[in-house]
Amino acid sequence: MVSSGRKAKGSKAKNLVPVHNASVTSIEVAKHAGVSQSTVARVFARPELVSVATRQEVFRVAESLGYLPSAIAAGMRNQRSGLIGVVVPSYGEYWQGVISEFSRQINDDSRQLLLTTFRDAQGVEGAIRSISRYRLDGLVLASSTIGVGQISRLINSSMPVVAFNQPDAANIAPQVVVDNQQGATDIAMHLIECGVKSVAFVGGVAQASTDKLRYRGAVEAFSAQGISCPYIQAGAFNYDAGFKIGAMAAVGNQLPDAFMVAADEIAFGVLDGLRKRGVRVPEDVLVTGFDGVPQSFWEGYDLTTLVQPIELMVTGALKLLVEKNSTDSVIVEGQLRIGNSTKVRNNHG
Amino acid sequence: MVSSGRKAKGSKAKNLVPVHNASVTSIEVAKHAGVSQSTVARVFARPELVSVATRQEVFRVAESLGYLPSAIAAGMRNQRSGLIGVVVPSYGEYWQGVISEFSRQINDDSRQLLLTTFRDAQGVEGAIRSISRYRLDGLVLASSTIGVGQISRLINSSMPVVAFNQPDAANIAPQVVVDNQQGATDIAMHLIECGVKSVAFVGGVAQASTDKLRYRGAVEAFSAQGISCPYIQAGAFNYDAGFKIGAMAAVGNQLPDAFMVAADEIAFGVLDGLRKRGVRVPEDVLVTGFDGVPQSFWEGYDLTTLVQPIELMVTGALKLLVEKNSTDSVIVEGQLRIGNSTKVRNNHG
DNA sequence: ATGAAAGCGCTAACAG
DNA sequence: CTGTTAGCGCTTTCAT
Repeated sequence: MVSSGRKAKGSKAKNLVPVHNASVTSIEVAKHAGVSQSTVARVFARPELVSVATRQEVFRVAESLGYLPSAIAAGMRNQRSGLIGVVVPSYGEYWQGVISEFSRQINDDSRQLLLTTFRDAQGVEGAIRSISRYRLDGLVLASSTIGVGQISRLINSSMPVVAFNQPDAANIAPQVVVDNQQGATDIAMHLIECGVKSVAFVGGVAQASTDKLRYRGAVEAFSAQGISCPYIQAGAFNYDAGFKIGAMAAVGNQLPDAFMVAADEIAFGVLDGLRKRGVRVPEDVLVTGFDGVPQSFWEGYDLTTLVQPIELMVTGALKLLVEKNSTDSVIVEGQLRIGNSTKVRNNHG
Repeated sequence: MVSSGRKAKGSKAKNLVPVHNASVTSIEVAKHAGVSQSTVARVFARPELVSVATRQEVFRVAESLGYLPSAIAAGMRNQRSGLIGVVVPSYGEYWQGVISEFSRQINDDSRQLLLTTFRDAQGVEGAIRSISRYRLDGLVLASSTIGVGQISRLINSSMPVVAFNQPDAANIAPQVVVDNQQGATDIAMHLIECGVKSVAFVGGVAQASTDKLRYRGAVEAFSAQGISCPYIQAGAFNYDAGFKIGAMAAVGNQLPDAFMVAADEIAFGVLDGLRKRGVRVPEDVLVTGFDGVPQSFWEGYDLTTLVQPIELMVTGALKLLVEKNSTDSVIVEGQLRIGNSTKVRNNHG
């Protein structure tokens, strides 16, 4: 399992200059460049305040020595680290997109992402303690399963906090959410247009705030049409939980016209579970999701779903972190995406 | 799009104590506890050196003030930040698992994950510069598309670096990889046992080091059996690229017995592309993947693939970061997982 | 077992 | 435009 070793270094001497040698400080650069330490510091922090000649010389020396200013020392001095903490669940297709979007936008703003993922809500409080010691410029708490109590103690701290996709946080902290209820209504309206007469709503965990809102949006739209819409709990926001439902579920011993599922990943499981026992989608039953993860667009699923505008939501979250005074919520609209998992039913019954 | 505001605080006064107030320093705690600043510092850094009574009192005061020691100041003093940098591609099913495993193991060791994701290799060098300023305890470079040149300048820096899944780095930096060639051979042997007489290898990008090794493993196994195995380049390591291949590909105007695909995510596309035009898997053609991402196990794909032992690989990478002296590579074996995308062929031809 | 003091590398007045 | 200086909050000798 272990083998081979390192051999030759880079072939050209030029390449041997290290990208960064952390043991080189501004003092050393100053000596070599024949200027003061503060001039070196200024060259990197506020180059416009230094004459072009000096600036170039300092850059040259710094480059040759592998000097880069220490973000740790700067963070100490500035009382801000340049780090944004993001706390998200370990798994779930949805979160990968969120993480990479946060990463991109944070880096674009020349800051860095301190990421913590968690499997269950238990560890979240400790995780927050640990990362808050880094004097974060801001903290993003994601997931509808983080307790509101944990947030309320945080907002009193000196660090800006924003809740991401956690409707429960509405009156406690600044937050960014997709309009879950409206999105569910949009999907329900689409199903109504497809001509469904009975629907089963498949949720992940009934206590989750997103589940509640999505179910509420569904119920309100359907009940106005006299369509019943019982809630079935999958038990988790993942594929396996959905698969069990799809493979077994029959409401009152017969299939509903549609399964409206609270999250795409669960919906993939429902779809596969249904297909496993020979039920065709959309011929025999319609299926919808929520989130708009990449797989929704894959031919194998091609799911009707509500696409969350993640880029916009991340932008909003980072903006709320800066506008400390703002206590407003940002509620963005999702976009209905109609795939091949729904179609107008020929009501042959 | 913007609505509502924050209202009541927590209902119990007890909850109003902030988790952490960054403006409280050890000096303030010391005053309130009637001890010196260094005693407060010791209580948190080396509690065993302080009497139980003092320790408890300091903890009590600290808690009531919302004090937590600053990791930034400690990092400055200690010349180490407690941060591990991880640089990975933005997208790809495989990487989500890698990220969350790094997160878990790094946190378990009470350190923190500084994550940077990148879309194309161009930005990687700048990203590395940015994060190395945080005096990282170590840096993990992942992906077979990071240039070797970038790594070679890094290993000369003071910071421990390890390459993750980048076979090209073999003689340049400590690295952790799955045994790509052996894994490909394992898959090829399985296909041979299935009775295939012709195979098309679908790669992502021909220049990628993982592609090369996986193709080599395939070719060696197949050629020993007199089975040809042309290389088809999908052009990217993603679903869409695979879909195009699956939807169009016919080698010499007819299907091969099997598509051996270089990565699961591409394979999902190939599968869906084939199905789209009515080709059945595994009845008409066999398909295999590589990586063992979660979706491989989903019923809709149920892919024969080589599962990478990510937990083990991450453990190995973090260990290499500590053992600075070690220049060895860690090469782990993947595990063949046989799904429903392959079966023994009845050679009716 | 505790306190005093030095200093990690930077930034930002302030002075020249 | 550049140099001098005083900390940021912690850890760690070195005394006591």
